[in-house]
Amino acid sequence: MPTHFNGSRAEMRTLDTFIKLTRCTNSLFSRLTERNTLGDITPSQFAVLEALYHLGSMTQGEVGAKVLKSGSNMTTVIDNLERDGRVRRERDAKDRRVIHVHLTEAGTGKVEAILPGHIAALVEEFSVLSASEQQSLAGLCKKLGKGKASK
Amino acid sequence: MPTHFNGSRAEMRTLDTFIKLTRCTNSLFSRLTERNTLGDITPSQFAVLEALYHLGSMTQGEVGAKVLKSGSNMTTVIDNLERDGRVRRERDAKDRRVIHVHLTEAGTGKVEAILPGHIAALVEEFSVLSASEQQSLAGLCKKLGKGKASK
DNA sequence: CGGTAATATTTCGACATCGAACTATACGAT
DNA sequence: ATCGTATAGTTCGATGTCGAAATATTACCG
Repeated sequence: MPTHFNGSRAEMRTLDTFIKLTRCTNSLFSRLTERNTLGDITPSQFAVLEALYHLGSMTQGEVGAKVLKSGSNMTTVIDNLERDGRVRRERDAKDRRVIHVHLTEAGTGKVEAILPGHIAALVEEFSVLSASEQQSLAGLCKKLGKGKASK
Repeated sequence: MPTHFNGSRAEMRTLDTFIKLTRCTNSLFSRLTERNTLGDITPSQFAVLEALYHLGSMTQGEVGAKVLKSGSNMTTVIDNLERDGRVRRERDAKDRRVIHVHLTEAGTGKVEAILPGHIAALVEEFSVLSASEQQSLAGLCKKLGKGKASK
């Protein structure tokens, strides 16, 4: 688009795609944030609660793997969730290194209160794309997200 | 995909697309980070430098608009860039509220040192998609990123 | 058994990020 | 000119985010 960069055709195409992908994700997320469907919890906190809700109690490390965040980050986010009474930590009896994270009743209630509106917001945002366009986007994202098997 | 959530067909499709889009972007960015093509600057700093490089000197607010970040965030990122001598702040003579941000020589050099490797990394990452797939992805992202004109 | 390696989590320091409150400056209407 | 509003940046407090180093605990190996 409007840069004074002179690259090969492939480079320009890739750059253009990358920029549009990045901007798309960014602006989609800011629009979702503006809707305020999450109430008083943060997106990160919601991601953790949702994972626990859909997949059940997990190790702290497993939660991090699910939401694609680092271990130290999990410590922080789960600290805040615990402080606010949405999750409970429980040390494993056998292997005392691991910590199991459970939703509390308040946590479960929070997810159930938020989920419908959250999904409705997503459906509305994605309604600019037809069903087949959405599937096409999903397929392309899946491919790109996986990356090259090797290296 | 694998949740015990029972929504309508449209909801499931949207959710699936949203998850794949999110994961795609996340893992793409972590792979790019792992490649370490940016050296000692952060992605946010690179975004600012690149904007200044391609579009020329801008107001601090304009930079924020380009990289889609808040004003207070721009203060922080530009503070760090200024501290490291990559950009220079200059108060406007006529309207003393505004600050113009310029690349220094070091800043320009930094961009030029980074750009080729960065682009090469992008091209390689995106090579899992054919040219037409990339264009298709770009088009879908553009549509989704823009959102509904109204509302 | 004892020592080394691996694993799970926490701590720490740096950076990013936001919104709200604040400061300084400009502008418009009277 | 002046008052009120709008605009550009900054400051502040909270949260998220990472990687490296530290801690605690378990596993493995000779």
